Amino acid sequence: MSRSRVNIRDVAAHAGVSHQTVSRVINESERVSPETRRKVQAAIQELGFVPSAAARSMARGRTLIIGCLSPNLTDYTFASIIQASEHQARLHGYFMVSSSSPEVETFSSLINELVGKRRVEGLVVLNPYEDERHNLVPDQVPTVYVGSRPRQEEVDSVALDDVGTGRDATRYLIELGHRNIAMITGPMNEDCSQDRSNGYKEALAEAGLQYNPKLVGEGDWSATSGHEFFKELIDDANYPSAVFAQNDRMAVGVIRAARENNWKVPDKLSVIGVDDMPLASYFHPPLTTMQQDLDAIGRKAVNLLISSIEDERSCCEHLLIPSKLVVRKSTCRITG
Amino acid sequence: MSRSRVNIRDVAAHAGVSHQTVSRVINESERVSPETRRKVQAAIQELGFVPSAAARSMARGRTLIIGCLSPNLTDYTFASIIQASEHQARLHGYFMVSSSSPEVETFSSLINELVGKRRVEGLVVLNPYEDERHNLVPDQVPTVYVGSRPRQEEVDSVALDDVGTGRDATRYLIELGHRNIAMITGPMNEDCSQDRSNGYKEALAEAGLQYNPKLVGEGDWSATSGHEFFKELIDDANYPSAVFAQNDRMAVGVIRAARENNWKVPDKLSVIGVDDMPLASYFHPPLTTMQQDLDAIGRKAVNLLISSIEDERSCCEHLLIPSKLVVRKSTCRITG
DNA sequence: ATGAAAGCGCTAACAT
DNA sequence: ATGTTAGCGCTTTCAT
Repeated sequence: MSRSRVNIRDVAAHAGVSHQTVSRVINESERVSPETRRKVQAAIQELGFVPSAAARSMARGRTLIIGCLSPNLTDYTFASIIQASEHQARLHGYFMVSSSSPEVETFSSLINELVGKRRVEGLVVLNPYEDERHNLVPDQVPTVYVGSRPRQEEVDSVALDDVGTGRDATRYLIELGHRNIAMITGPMNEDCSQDRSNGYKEALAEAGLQYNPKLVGEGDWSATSGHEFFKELIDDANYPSAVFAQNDRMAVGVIRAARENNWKVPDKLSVIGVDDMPLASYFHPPLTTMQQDLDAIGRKAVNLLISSIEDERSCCEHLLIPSKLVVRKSTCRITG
Repeated sequence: MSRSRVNIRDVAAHAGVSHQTVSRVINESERVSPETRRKVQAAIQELGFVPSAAARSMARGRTLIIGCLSPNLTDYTFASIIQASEHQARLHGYFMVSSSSPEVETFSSLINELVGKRRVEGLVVLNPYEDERHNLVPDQVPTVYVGSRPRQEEVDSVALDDVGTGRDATRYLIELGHRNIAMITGPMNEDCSQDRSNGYKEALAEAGLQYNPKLVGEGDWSATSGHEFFKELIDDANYPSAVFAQNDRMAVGVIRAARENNWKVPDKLSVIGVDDMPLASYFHPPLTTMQQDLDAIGRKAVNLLISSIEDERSCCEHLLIPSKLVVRKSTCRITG
């Protein structure tokens, strides 16, 4: 252990073979006699040899790293997808560099570094349509979009079945007897907000209910925006008996606004969210919500990505992951 | 763009210089005449040359990647520290591979891959004392422990000032007039649980209050464990008027148990948590808590790590980050 | 089944 | 200030 590090030639010398044979052994090539293999493996053990990833990347032109670009790493939905992706990547022998890029400039410089310098072999991009970032993704590099509806571009994608989610949430409220159902959406430039809204409209239509724009507002996913939305709505004469909030945080905001106005939830107002965020069952009342399978989303995104890296599969699968209604206490059958 | 990729020699040929000169230009070496530099840069532009990170790693023996090992990527505290670390790393020109290792076996294989194959130049390890994982960290590699009290090992560390946090939380309850103060801890094998407990005891002692083991229970950070803890406690004749929960999730569990028993919070029971998790202000009642500066923790951890990678600084700084009391509605002055 | 030679794309050491 | 020569540690031909 005097010099910097034992390399493949040290092992070769120690085992009395060529460095090439050592390479064959560590790469589990067939063409090595059991005898030689044994000798080499012994030498590897004795010297504590571990091949250098950089040298291997250099020689093979492959880094075994994928990049994951997300607006942030802290939102529960992002973090869960990232965790599942990372785990799945590792099962396939890849590492994952996850970076947050709240702004498009950050995103751009990340693309330059990761793709330009060939640090990564592929990209998982969360919320590509949040802003103009999708335009910055080079189309030579294998990529999967997560959380977006397929658009003109030819990129694999995985997303929650947002239309289905909006429809099922709204249907559920309708089944409970609600007729006046408000909705607070996410930012309408995001696909999922549009699709959840579309699902809401579908459910309304199939029940023969009128879509009423006055009952619909745009939020920004924050609890505060849910709170504001409902504070304004409450003054309206034709107030709703139920709210479909496009995520749990806004649902919580709505509930707070209702309580501040002495509306009991769910007795006077039913509220349903989307996500099933941590502690959703610990709010007051425990939240009824459409649960996302974030693990499946992350897992499938990476499977898609790796298959496109390794199999040269021709482009464009679009996966939709269904959500699941979780009934708790923030909704109930309409009374009176 | 016919062949695989333009390299430094292509650029050299195009600019009519040696590849070495190109190397000097892209490495911003001084020793290039403005004239030559300009020519080379033009060639780089024209050919769209971007240096390969792998080749550079190979030649320099540096990957500019650091690893971050965390029990998971989804807990709000971990995710926030990871996000801050990753951001800070990037400011220094490093990328970060963040991996979740719920089990020690996963941790072990990650160490082999990341450190053994020299993929990373250093390690940020979150919760190293959660189990035996700290024994698996090789001491040749620059490492920072996050969320642990310095022990025998000589490793840099950054952590919340857990003693101070426990003390301040308890002091605050005492100032409000509470005398019977219960506590639910995290798992007692974790340093931070021990230290927060020590802070609690200190505050009790300085107020001349008796430490009562019957009022103390061990949780696992989950809301459920807080709930269970308080359900049992409630039967006790000598019940408390306040609870110090060592994190917000357990605090929320305690509050639920109290409400189920028709104890009003904060009127009959004050509850304080630690973290200031997302939506802490949206629970019922809004949570009083000791807010962690998770950004500072992540940032300082990476600064420490990079200084130890680059400056060959001799080991062992131990940073403590203070927490901040955030008063909301789950605590109040004792009545009667 | 094994070895020799060449090269991956860059940087570093040593010329000039 | 620039070019030449060697590697970095591995994989990949191509021989044998």
